[in-house]
Amino acid sequence: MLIEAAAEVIRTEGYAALTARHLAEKVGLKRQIVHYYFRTTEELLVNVVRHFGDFGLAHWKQGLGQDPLRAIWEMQADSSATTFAFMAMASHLPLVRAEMKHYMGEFRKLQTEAIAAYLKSRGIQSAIPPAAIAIIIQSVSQALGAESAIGASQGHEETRSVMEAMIQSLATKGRLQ
Amino acid sequence: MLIEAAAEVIRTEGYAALTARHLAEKVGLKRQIVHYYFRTTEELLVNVVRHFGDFGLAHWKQGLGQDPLRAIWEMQADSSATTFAFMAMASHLPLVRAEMKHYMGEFRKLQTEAIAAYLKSRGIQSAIPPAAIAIIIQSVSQALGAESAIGASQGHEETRSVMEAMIQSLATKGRLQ
DNA sequence: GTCTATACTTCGATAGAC
DNA sequence: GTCTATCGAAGTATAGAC
Repeated sequence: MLIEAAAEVIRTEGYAALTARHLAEKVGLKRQIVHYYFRTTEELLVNVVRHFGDFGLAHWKQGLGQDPLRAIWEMQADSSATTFAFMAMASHLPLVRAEMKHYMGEFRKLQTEAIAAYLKSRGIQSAIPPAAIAIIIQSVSQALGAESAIGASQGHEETRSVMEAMIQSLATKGRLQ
Repeated sequence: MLIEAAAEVIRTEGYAALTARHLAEKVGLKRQIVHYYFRTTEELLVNVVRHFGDFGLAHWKQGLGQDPLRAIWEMQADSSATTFAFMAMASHLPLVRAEMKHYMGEFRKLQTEAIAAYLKSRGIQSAIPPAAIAIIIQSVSQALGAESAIGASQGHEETRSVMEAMIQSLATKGRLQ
């Protein structure tokens, strides 16, 4: 319950707002309870990352199967926001960074393998390495999400069109265009 | 001096670490001095964004001229980190968000115009709208930077190769490949 | 497992001397 | 413009009762 609430706070208010007091309020308990379960705040954060990392891995494991290119491209906005917030934390908290590095590696591995299998199953010889495909699609998807979150969506429509054409092209011809 | 120091703190330690105390320490003064110049912390943050926004705009204005595609692609790591940290702040602080939205719009406009002019000067009819080119190149560049910052660089080499080929292709043929 | 009580630190912000 | 002094609020964390 604490972990779920913590992730919610991080995603919606930023990790600067994640304090024992605020968190306990969310679950209707006293703030000391946080220290009962997690001695320090960083320990809590590490567990939050682990929880969502494991959840995300399980989720991707089945979600990537059908059409990994689209699955990465259409990553849910709140997943994207959570990842963004976690990255921001990871930049400054060593223990969180180590966890994020681990999960990012696993995600990328899953994505890469799924794309490779997908292309192979369609009999496509791709000119672009699967890992690069994963990174490019995910990068643009997340950037659009992050910009939208602050209300800046200049050029987004055109970009979406280009990316969808690119995905279509990759899925049928194995190259960008 | 305070604004410069504040940006430094935000970039290297995260905006959660930006307190009057910490900031004053950096410039060798007492913490109350921060409130003398900026009544509230958010007011300080807004000014930090404005300072770097204006600086960035001036910088891009001349930096984009020669070869805007490469200029966006090779955005300095610390500029990228600053932007990332500012975006994280903007997600949760309304006044900062408004500023970031403004500057993002201006940046994008500059980039788009520079790319359009660049392609035109080379006599290239681009199949991809300049705004989409800007977004895609910048998205991947920043994502690679963010991932590198936490030590995850799986697939980065391949991605760099693909992107450089893509940039080359856009600059010579106006399409992705 | 959750509470009360407590200690100590740090934070934002203001008032007023120089 | 920078300092000292001060406030109340919020932060982390621990100890101990139930």
